[in-house]
Amino acid sequence: MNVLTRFDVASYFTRHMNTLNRKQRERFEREQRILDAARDIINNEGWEHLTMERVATAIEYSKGTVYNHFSSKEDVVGALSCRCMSRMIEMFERAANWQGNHRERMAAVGLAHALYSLLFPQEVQNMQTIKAPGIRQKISAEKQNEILQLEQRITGIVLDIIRDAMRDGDIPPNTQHVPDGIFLGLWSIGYGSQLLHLSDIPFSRLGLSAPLDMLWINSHKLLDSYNWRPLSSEMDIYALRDTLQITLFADEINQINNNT
Amino acid sequence: MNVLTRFDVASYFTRHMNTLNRKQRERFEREQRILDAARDIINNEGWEHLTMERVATAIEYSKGTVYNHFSSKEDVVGALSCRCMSRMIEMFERAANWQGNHRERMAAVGLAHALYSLLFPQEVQNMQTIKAPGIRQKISAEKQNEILQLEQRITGIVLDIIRDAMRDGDIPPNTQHVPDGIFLGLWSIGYGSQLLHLSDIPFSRLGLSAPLDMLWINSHKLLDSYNWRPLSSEMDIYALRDTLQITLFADEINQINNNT
DNA sequence: ACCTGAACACCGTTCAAGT
DNA sequence: ACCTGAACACCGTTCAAGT
Repeated sequence: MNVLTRFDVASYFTRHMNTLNRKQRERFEREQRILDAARDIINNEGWEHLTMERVATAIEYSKGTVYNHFSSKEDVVGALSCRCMSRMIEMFERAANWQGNHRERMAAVGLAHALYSLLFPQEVQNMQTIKAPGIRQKISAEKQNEILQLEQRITGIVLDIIRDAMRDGDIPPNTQHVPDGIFLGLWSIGYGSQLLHLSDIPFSRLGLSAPLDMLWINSHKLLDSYNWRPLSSEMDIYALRDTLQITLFADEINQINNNT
Repeated sequence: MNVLTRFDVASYFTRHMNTLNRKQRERFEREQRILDAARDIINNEGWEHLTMERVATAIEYSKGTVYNHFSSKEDVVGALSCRCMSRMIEMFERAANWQGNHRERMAAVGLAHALYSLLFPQEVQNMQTIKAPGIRQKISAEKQNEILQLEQRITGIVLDIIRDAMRDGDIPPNTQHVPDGIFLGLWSIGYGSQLLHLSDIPFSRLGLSAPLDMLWINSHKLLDSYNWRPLSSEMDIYALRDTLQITLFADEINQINNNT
């Protein structure tokens, strides 16, 4: 958990800290402490035990000071989501830069997505929470904008890979519903699998596999349906997964194993 | 909306009302009025404006009486979900009884799922809400059990169709990951599409199709990947959808059109 | 300029008193 | 046996007062 914390803040650090003066830096650091406190309360005791009073106590300031940083409780959760989405983008970019064919790059992004939900299960819940109507509008306009931009960067990474594959002929020309169909197919199957994974539906008791186990094979079946070369019959998708896990996501795998 | 209300309660009515005495019937009817009031508040003003006080006022009783029926606010939402899941099961059964080949029956269930989320968008949100940890445990044990049983009936309908297809050779024998893979693939893609549809992500502004538009084609592509005959190249999936909409779901289509 | 915490508003839940 | 609503607990949010 400590390893995770350092990692998490690190991406923000390099992006923001160097360009700020002392005042701004102190403010930024306290903001991170607020978010760390909120995250710990949510992770250890659940979302329903998160109160502004407890956050204030944890950072040894008063409630008023927390409100000096965030406009509402929802704003805190929104900021938490932004921080985690930054980490997700970092993982996606690492995947997209994989030196293999475009289908492998796409698979790497899918793997990043699955690993992300294993690393931050609570965060996926939070993202879902802030999407609920009536919650979202309590997030400051500034932060809503930041969320939107992060979402756009994420979709951009995926769409770029699909367009690369079209350009290089890995997907047959004149294929219908591209890039839309592939993009939404992969997104919905990944997103749905994550949420099913987090639900308390007793899959094994129903004689079913775990949703995340089937995600890998079903994503590849979908890509096969669009004739994205090489087809899964022309490659070893499990060997690919092993390679990607070792080469790109060794740190994440370690952390997932440590958490359980 | 009135049509919807009558329909909604009708399935409960036929199942429960006939076997109850006057006292129980009055109690059941008031419970329905509570749920109607809660549903209207959520639909018209959003989940965050739902308070026990307002529900009590709407049915012209006091808060104490509402608590006589439901153990908590979450319990009310849980009951609302049960009522809507009953309607979903009714739609699924209608679809599963379609007099066509198994792949068409499966497609009909998928269509039922998509129509359900268009009919009850708020309800899909509620289902998501009560899955959040800390909410679920506030629902009475009795109702949690009912939710579990309804979920099992839903999975049962779908798994039965897949098993029928295996038995009759529509899916090649010795296909890997059946029924698991097909089941989880369809569920995650349907579930994920629904939630993306309900999110406020501006798909059209990102140059993308609507998630529910791509759901139909991507579901069929997934079934193609499992070689479930007839393949979509051997049939007209859009003609099938039109037929199903007219034959099985004319009422639902009407209501969806009236709502918008 | 920044921080504090009392005060306010709101709402879920309970239960003694009423019918 | 059932219903009521005052009372309590809790928590998000504000802001006058303090440093």
